[in-house]
Formats: sequence, C-alpha cells, structure tokens
Amino acid sequence: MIHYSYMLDIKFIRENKDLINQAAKKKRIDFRIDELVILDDKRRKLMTLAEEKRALQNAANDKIAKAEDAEKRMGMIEEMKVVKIELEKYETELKEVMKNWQNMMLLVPNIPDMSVPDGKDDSENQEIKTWGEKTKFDFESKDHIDLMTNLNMVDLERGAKVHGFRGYFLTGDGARLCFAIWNFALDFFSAKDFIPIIPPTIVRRINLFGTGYLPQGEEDLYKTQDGDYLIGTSEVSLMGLHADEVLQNDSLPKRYLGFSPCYRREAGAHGKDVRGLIRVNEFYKLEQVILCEANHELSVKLHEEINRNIEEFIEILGIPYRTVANCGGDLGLGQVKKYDVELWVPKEEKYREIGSASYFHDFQTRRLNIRYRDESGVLRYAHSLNSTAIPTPRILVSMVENFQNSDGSITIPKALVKYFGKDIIKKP
RNA sequence: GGAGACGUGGCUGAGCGGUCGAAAGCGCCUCACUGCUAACGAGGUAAGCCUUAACCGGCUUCAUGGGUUCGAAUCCCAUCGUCUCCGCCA
Repeated sequence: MIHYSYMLDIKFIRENKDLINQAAKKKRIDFRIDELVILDDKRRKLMTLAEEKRALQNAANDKIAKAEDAEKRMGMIEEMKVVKIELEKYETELKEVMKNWQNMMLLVPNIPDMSVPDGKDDSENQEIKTWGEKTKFDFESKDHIDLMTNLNMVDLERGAKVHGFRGYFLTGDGARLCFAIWNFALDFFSAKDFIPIIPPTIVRRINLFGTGYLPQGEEDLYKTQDGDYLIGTSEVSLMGLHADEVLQNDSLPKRYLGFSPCYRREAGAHGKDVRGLIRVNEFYKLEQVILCEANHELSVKLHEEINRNIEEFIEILGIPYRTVANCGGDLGLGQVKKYDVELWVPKEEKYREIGSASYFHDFQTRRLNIRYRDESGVLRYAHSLNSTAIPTPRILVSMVENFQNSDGSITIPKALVKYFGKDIIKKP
C-alpha cells in the first residue's frame, strides 16, 4: 500500500517560507504559504493537546490492568471515561485540520534551480545550444503530411475515420521506420546501461499523484470505467515500479528505458497542431528514468547526462536541433529544472519540441515513498529524473522533412539503414 | 463473472482484548575468534512526529477509514489491495 508523503518536508517549508514563495512566483503558481503555516500551527497545537490526553490514557492502562482491588479499578475506569471525551474532541478537530493540511501540502511547488531562467511561458524559454545547419532546399519542399502520404507511410483520412480527430495509421515504410527507430534506440540506450522495460500502461490513480500529474491535470488523462488511468508517459509506471520500497544503495543509480504507448487527451489544445503527426492522442515513446541517491550535484550531473543522451541520438540521426532551458513559468509543480530538445521543422521554419529532460530532487520519491539507506544507515528519499529518449511518430515529422529529396523521396539516416533495411524511401 | 483466503518491521513470519512496537528466523552493524575468507559465538538493529544543543522523554504507526471499549495488531463494519480455485480468454 502506498502511503504517499508530500513533496517537501513541512519543517523545511516552515523554515524556508521565502524560498517557497519565490518558487511559486517563478513558476507562476498561485500558492499561499502563509495559509499553510497557519494551518500547520493549528495542527501542531491540536496534536500536542491530543498527545497529552493519550499519555494520560496510556499511563492509566497499566494501572487498570494491574489493579487487584475491584473498587479502585472501577474508580480509575470512571476517571478515564472523562479523559476519553476530551480526547475525542481534540481528535475530531485535528482530523478536519489534517484534511485541509494534506490537500495544501500536495500543492506546494518544488523549488526551481537558480539557473532556471525567469519567464511566463514557453515563449520565454532560453536557447542554450544549437546544433546543425537549418536545412535549406533548392526545390519546393513539402511538409511531412504530403511526403508521408505520397509514400504511403501514413493514412490520416482513414485514421480520422477510425479514431476520430487526431487519428492516424502508420503504414508500410512509416511503420517500418518506427520499428527501425525503436530498435536503434534500444541498442543505443542499452549501451549506456539503461535497462529496457515494457511497463503497464493502465495504472492506478495513486501513481499519477506520485509523479505529480494529479491532482491538477485530470482532464488531460484517459480514465477507465474501473477508475484506472492510461499513462501519458511510461515515467508514471516506471516511477511506480519501486513505490514503497527501500532500495539497496549499491543498486543506485537505476537507469531504466521505458517503452510504451502514451495516451493524452490534449484537452486544452484544441486549436493547436490540428494536422499531421505533431500532436496526437496516442503515440509510442522510449523514456529514460533514473533513480539516484539524494544528492543535488549528482542529480544535476545525471540531468545533463540524460539530456545529452537525447541530443547525441539526434546528432547521430543528423537532424538540426536546439536545446532550451525552460523558464520558470514553463516548469511543472515538481520540476527543479527542465531542458527541451527541439528539432528543426523546415516547412514550418521553426524548432518543435521532441523531448524534455527534468529532474525533481525528492518531489516524486516522497510522494511514492521510494527510499534507500545511505552509507551511515539513514533512510533517505531517493532523487528521480526522467527524459524522453525518443517519441514516435513525432520524430518522423522532422526526419522526413529534413531528409526529403526533390523527387519526394526520403533519405534514411546512415545509422538507421542497418535497422530499416534500405537507405531511401521512394515511390516504386 | 462465481467461491474462498489473506494484508504485521529491510525480508520471512508468530501473536488474535491490557504484561505487544510486537516472538523467532534471515539480513544488516559492532565485538570476540581464526594464516585469509567462510562458519560458529556475544551484543545491537523499525519508521514517523513533537520536545531538546544533545542525552532523556512524550506521541503515533501491525493495509486504510470508521465503530465497540477505560484500553484494540487482536472484536465489528466499510474501503483498498494481494493471492488461490472455478468460469471466460490473446
């Protein structure tokens, strides 16, 4: 059973009110720290009062049990009846306070790193790196929809017929290309000591709380009639994997490569990316998830590492990209820092997000109760990080557009040829 | 879908109204022992909260939430979870 804790320690919160305030402000999250502190004062006071009464009870228990004189015994029992009533009063009040306290604790934002740029939303993310030349063509280039439709790699019309809005079929070489990418990614990340995992995609609600997707964000998730949820990323299942466990510290860091379908309702994105394979309700994603010891420097190092992994993967494919440091307003409740890797999409003449790498300190592991014993034997919450490894079919968009030829054929990146079986996709 | 069993510490597992934060074993730590290691021996070893400079001390926790009781791991109810058998099934 998961008894999830809260993102930050209440003691830490009380001692660092200003930090929390600044964090909320930087993340553009409305959070009233003072209300929480007042509530916590109440909670403490009631706890102390109730504890005093219980201490009385506990002391009397021994005496009653050992009393040999029946009359004395009855007298003590009568006395304790009064104590019981007083205790019940405090407990009822405490219960009410605790309910509010817990709800509020779930909304305390994690503190973003100093290096996170200030800004209100993704338009203010800061470019920190570009790689490759933006692809130029000496012919009239096509977008991914035309290219892929002409080569029978995708069928969007029938996709809409079968699934509805945002539906698609990947067909023939479109499907083959996905398999090639998955297999290449499997080899690439295995060589970096990631353990591949195919996780459950239907999960219990608790896992979404644990990873920080709930309580906010309910409307973007698919739900089953049993009250379970379809995951939007295998991060959710992989983080649940070790929930409520005490890990061997010599087993850390754990590097997992999740592979799963991902389901997103895209409820808040109605006017956006209405055509093609950029924004769809279901897709496949390989995902990097790491659990490590509770050490900020280590988290930072591994964060750079998983971000570098995806960059390296894209570099091998040869697609121009840039990396941005997400600004405060573009960070989730639990994220300390996040990088997005964005690929060049020639027809749109802009970079489009392909994946993001974040770290959380112990935000998720507290909620999921994932601990380990450090060298001195103390139980500590682990740190967690995750990053996209590669999403399909979104990656196809920039791949086919960047590698298109004047005759509408598509050149396959060298590294993929071995997995794909041929070096070009063209009309027969 | 039908029937039943069960949920206790890092793990296995006993306890079924007060002497139980909980036997025993495993694991782990310390000491002793031994060419070295292993085995054997002695002792220690749950977590969280409050208070404290620290020691001490107090409280909570035997899935969760209610109830009965002066008192609940233990009795009652509900919920959640797990397992087994039957049925169905890729």
